[in-house]
Amino acid sequence: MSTRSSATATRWLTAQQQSQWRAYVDGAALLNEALARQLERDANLSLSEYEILVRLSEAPDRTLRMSSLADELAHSRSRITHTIRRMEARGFVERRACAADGRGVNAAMTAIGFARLEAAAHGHVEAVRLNMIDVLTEDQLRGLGESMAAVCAALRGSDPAC
Amino acid sequence: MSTRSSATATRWLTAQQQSQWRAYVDGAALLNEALARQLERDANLSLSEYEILVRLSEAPDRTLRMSSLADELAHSRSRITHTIRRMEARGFVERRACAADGRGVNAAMTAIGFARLEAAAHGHVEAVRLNMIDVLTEDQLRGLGESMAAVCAALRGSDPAC
DNA sequence: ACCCGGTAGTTGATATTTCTACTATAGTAT
DNA sequence: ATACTATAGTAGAAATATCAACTACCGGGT
Repeated sequence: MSTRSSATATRWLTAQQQSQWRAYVDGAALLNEALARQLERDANLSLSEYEILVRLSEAPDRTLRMSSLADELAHSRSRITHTIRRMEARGFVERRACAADGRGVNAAMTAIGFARLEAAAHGHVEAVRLNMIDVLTEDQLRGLGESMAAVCAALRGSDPAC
Repeated sequence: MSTRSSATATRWLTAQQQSQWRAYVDGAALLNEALARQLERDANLSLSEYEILVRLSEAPDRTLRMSSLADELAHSRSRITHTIRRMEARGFVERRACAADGRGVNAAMTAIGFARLEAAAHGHVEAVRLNMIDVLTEDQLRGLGESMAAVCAALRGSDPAC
């Protein structure tokens, strides 16, 4: 609270920081756009549906709690509810009551969902390579990974209102 | 075309590349979420409205063509049309016919829009610092900027300047 | 046992984005 | 000048995301 409503003068970014930040913002937007378009076109999946399928495929029993999905993807719970409902209608996932917690709902990937993910993965990975992995040197990619991991840690560590 | 529909076996990412890519995806999602929430809460602006205001504020005469906005932000033209219409209704921008091109429409920032941007900027920059700039070393930030500039260039068709 | 604040998830209304089709102008070739 | 194709922008419908209640359950305290 004190941080965000502090009345101190704005510490503007230096010209260099601005251009670095801008490179990030622009690159992230372009990349997102490109990956979303590729998936939509080649696999008829939205990027968030794809990401849900990926997380489920990695989970034990290919099953995750709704709230885990929401947390992992930084989506609202409401959004996960709606998205999972649509994906269930398409046969990609099933909802199951959670044995351990009466409030909980598990989303479980179906065979159809897994097949759909497998069908989509090749093109997605190619797009990721084409637009990021192969564009960077090994060092650059390592640096990017470390930096973004630090950003993650900062954001996951202190949630008091961003 | 040949790239995306090639029938060759998928060149999967190595475990390291996967975790680097995942760090990027997660960090970008968290960051986006945090910045959007901060702006919405403290300035009643969506992140895309804010970005439109920033681009306009930097443009000569604080005016940009609709399509320039769309290209710069990697948004669809339709999206820009709708967003600008809403922003016009709030008094942040005005639409003007483009003298040079009879098809064109200019979006010009109003004094109200500029004031709103100024009011929002402090909190936004603080959030950017808190969650990225100050989290990284100078070297890390430089590397990130260079890498993302390369990603931009690749996506914009080898145009070096994003 | 009962209360109570907190968490999990859903729902429906509202807002935004995407998709598709459409109009109008520009630029080019004939 | 006429056609043709490409570009700029818009409009409305459909899809998706956000927001604000709301129900149900958990867990701890009394």
